[in-house]
Amino acid sequence: MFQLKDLPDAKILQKFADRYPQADVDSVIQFLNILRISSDLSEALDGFLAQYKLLQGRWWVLILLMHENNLTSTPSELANKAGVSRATMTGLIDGLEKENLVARFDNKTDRRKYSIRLTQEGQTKLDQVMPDYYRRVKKLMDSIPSQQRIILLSQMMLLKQNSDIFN
Amino acid sequence: MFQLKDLPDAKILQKFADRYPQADVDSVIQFLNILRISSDLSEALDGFLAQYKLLQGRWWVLILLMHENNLTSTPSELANKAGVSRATMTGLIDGLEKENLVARFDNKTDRRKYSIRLTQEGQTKLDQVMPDYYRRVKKLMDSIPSQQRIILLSQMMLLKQNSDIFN
DNA sequence: TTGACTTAGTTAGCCAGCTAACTATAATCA
DNA sequence: TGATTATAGTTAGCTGGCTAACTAAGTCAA
Repeated sequence: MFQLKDLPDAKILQKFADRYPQADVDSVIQFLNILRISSDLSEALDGFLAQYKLLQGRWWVLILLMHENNLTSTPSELANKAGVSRATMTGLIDGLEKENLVARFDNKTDRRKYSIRLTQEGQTKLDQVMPDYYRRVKKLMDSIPSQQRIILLSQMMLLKQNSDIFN
Repeated sequence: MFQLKDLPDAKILQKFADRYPQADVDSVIQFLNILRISSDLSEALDGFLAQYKLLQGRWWVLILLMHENNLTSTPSELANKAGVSRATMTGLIDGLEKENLVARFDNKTDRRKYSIRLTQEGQTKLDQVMPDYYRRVKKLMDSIPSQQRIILLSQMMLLKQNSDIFN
């Protein structure tokens, strides 16, 4: 929902502020813009991956598998590392398996588990997308001077540390 | 998928950099962290709204309706303002209608349309959540000094302006 | 006025997140 | 050993994004 085309402008926020005097218009605008711009960036990344017929969720799984020395992991492990539920990971793996980018193998030491391995096709896909991805991320981030990027990060970290304000 | 629990650390990124020499480790870490932290903030907002039995998507629709002078709009108009497809808006309105937070009315001048109106219950819900929401957003944003917040925003805007790098 | 086009809304089906409930298997402890 | 508990994976059903295809209704131009 943070594809909000038009964030509420100051005028409408003022109307809300009349009913809700707690409202600090500036902070709300800044907060919404941060979420909105990040959502835009994520959407741009989606579009980029789509050029390679990849989706963000599945792409991460491929990357996580490439992290492994033998290109192999298990659904739970991948779910943990990706920070998604095991149920979600089942779906992601199903999709990747259909496209032959990963393969399932029985795990002989623990029959509850499956091994998930990056296929040659999966590796080839990564070899196609990653150089282009890195090139573009660098170009994007270079639009902010290096020192300011560090400050930007530290300010975002500040927000993260205070995100328990919503609890 | 940007709930990534552990962003790839410098060591793993270095492994990737060996295979993909285009990789600029710093820029990738910064890029991923921005997306990740925003995702965390959005999740925190979700959790906050859940305390009021609201979901982000539906909550925005209520707010958009309250923007209207007569608390009334149409699905297409709401879809445009929220930046989602008409199909998605149908689903959001269905959910809100089930909870009696909005109501559908026939539109007499154009029989293709429906009027969607914020109910008294919907207004009451907003009156419960919004003061708390504004209070917390202010508290969150106040964790960054006012001047730096402006810089933060302008840097995010810079990224947004350059997001076509992914096209 | 009629035919073509446009617009409004819904439905179906895909992707990706979630929780809850389930089965199978492994581990632990009494 | 046997019962309990924990873990792995899947499934079902919810939310909320999307596109494509469809119906109904309005618009407009020949």
